[in-house]
Amino acid sequence: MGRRSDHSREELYEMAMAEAEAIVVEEGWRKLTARSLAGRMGYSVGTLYNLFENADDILLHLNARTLDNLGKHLSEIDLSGDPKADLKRMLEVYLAFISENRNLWTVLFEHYRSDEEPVPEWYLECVGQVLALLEEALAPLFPEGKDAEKRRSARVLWSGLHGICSLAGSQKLGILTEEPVAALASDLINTYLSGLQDS
Amino acid sequence: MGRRSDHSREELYEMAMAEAEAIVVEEGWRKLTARSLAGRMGYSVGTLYNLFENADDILLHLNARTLDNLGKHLSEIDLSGDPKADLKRMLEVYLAFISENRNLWTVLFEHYRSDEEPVPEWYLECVGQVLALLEEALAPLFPEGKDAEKRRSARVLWSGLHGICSLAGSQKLGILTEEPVAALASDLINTYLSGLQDS
DNA sequence: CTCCGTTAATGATCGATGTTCAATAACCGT
DNA sequence: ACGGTTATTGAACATCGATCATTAACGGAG
Repeated sequence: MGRRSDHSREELYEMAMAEAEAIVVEEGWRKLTARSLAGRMGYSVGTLYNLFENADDILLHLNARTLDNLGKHLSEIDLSGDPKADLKRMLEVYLAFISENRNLWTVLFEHYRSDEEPVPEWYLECVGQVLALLEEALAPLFPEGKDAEKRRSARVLWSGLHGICSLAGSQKLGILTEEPVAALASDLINTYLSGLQDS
Repeated sequence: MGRRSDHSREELYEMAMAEAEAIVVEEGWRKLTARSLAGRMGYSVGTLYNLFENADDILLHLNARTLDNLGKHLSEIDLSGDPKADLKRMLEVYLAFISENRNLWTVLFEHYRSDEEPVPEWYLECVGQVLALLEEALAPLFPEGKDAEKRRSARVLWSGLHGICSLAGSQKLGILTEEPVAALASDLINTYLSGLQDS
């Protein structure tokens, strides 16, 4: 079979992302293979390799989509100006999001690309958008001009939450239920922010 | 070929771990396959599956070995009783260890088993040993009877460091050089411990 | 020593994966 | 109507984890 042009390149991309998301949600990300995805799209594997560099690339795009989605949820929060309260609210949204999208979020934790080539710029911007929201909530704690410190704190908190959810989610901390995750995350925010207010 | 008994079961296990470690150090953990490992051991793949449940199991044992190794390094530190100073010293050892064993540590970050069956008990004890060292350093900050809070703080710090090193190491934080990793980790410890001293 | 049940070791084999690329056929400007 | 361009295909290749009937060394019993 030759050229079909049933869908534009953009439509194909959207189909691929939608079906990839569906596969991950329904069956977990290990079931997301070139053949399974192409099959659900009604196209062949070759077409996939026309859209994406390789299998890693597909997961990277999917992760960017998930991050974007989280960003939308987080940006709907209107900040009160009290960093502790605002960050706790963001934590709630964050935990709710990764709970409602467990399989999609698992990809973010468990997918590492081969470190030969660097993470592309557009992906880092997706992370940056979420970090920017954190910085905004932290802003009242930092005087004008202390942007570097603010950036750093946002990254520490983001990485910390990531670590907690990653280790706890993979049962590598000796934790059984889900409640302790919230407790650990809440403690991180509480204590870290208390520490910020001192110095 | 039939039974050889050139090596006891324990010798085979030790050979497997040593060669697995060598492969990971020299070529990265994606090159650690059943065939490559069996080849270097001078045995066949079948023998490997006699020693380990599956490929995941091999990586799990290797990770336990790496954790044990880190534990040895950390336990050589004699604590001063000043939590902040002690934890900073532990951070130095920790960062030096994962820097000198980058490829082995990468397995800890990037290897997730299929979550069908739980992480075995003996592995959680390996993590527990490291966490115990953290708790010991934190002890002066907690009055007698506040063991639960101490446990929680140790886990928050461990997870936090894990998250920072994981995200930074995989270039997912928009960080270029290596220095910022130490800066972020140091900031986490500093600020979190300051927060502990308040409340 | 001989015999034979037990057990370690093998490697061909299976199914599934990512990836490639020559062949094909629809598209579109001339 | 033609032909160059381009999208699409899917068979083919290499490699992976995993299995299991086969083989042969071991070691206790007689």
